[in-house]
Amino acid sequence: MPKVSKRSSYHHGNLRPALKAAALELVEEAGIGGLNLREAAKRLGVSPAAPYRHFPDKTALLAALAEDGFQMLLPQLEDARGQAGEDGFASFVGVGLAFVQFGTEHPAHFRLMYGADSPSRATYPELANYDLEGFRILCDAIARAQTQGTFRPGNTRQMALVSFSLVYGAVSAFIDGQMSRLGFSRSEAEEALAAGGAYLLNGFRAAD
Amino acid sequence: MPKVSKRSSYHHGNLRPALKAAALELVEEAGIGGLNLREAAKRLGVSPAAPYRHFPDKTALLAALAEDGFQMLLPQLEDARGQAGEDGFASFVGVGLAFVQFGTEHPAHFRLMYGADSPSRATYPELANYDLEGFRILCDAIARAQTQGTFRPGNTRQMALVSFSLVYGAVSAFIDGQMSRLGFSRSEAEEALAAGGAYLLNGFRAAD
DNA sequence: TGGCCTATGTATGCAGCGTATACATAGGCT
DNA sequence: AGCCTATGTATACGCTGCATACATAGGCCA
Repeated sequence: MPKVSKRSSYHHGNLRPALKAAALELVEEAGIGGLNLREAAKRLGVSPAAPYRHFPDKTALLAALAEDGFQMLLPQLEDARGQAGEDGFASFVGVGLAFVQFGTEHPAHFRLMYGADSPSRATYPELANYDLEGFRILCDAIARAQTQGTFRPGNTRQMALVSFSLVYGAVSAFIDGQMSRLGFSRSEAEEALAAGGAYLLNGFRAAD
Repeated sequence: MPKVSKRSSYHHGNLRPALKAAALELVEEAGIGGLNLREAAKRLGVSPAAPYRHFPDKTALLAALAEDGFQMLLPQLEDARGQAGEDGFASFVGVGLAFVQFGTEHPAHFRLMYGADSPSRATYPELANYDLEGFRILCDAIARAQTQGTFRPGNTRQMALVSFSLVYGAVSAFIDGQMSRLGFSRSEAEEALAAGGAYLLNGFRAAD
């Protein structure tokens, strides 16, 4: 088995990760639909059929990228929660902000993880666990804020789903281009979300 | 110019709307990426090149569908606002609910109107007006609620953008399949959004 | 040390797709 | 009646995903 070599000839030596990187670039340039394996292979100087030695099909490559994305995101969410210490409200806000930050910084990964064209969970069951894990982190933060009396009582999962919708919508609007279609620059949109979001979140606070 | 005829032979007689309908079906079945003109033509019994007499390319067909979507949605938003009478808060809620209802009932149109693969506004400038028009309806409802003292004062556009993110995220989560990936059935998700959304919106209320 | 095994590449080809071009038809107008 | 134009068809090209058969080279064992 060849180690990481600089393409002596014939064998690339590091094709699988190189393919993922090239594919990610293509997705960033042209969207999920814009990815094509032949172009990725060409950029790496290998034949059009070479990718099929490492991925059974195109979707498998996308699924691998989605998994990479989750493995980047979930620790960031955990970190955000951890840095807030015991404070449930701060954890909640931190997790939400970390989610939005990840989405805007890694739009290609985000779409592959959550978008309509994300690989089917029926075909790639490992992705399903990541979905649930992220939501669990969010639920935990809300539950803690409720226990601490910062958040009003109420069905935690319901509150988490609404919170998720908010941050998911924000990221989607950014990367779908809807923010700019509405006339918001990146920084204007961030400012608006911070200001308006701060108002909205008061609706979750305990009454007293 | 032939009127609406039942395909005597050769000429279809009604191909343009028939193509839109067939294309919409395909998008509903397989997503925007799953649409292909040859299949649409085959279903209508015409040759693969026939669609090009009515649309310069595939994207033009998608843009026409997106425009149809806006022409369905915007009156519904206006209606929702109108049915709430002068009450700004009720208008706001009504507009939001109408938006979510439209998105879940017409996912294919919704994606074509708002998704990442929506036709470029640079190529189809008429779509840009629809974007802004919908947002204006939302802003108006918020502004009225502020004038009436139901909503707190604050930057209306910012509050509208956060509101938009919430409903956009809810619709996107539905039609991207994220709701079901998180273990929510359609009705459970609707219930959660109604309950959690009602909490959240209190954050927009005036303080007194 | 030499030869085989397997991982990883290449060559080639097929089918499906968007789409361009040239040709066919039919219905309305002069 | 006959021409014009809108709207269809026939055909072909290039690009794409992917399957199959072949090539190469590095590691392992005799």
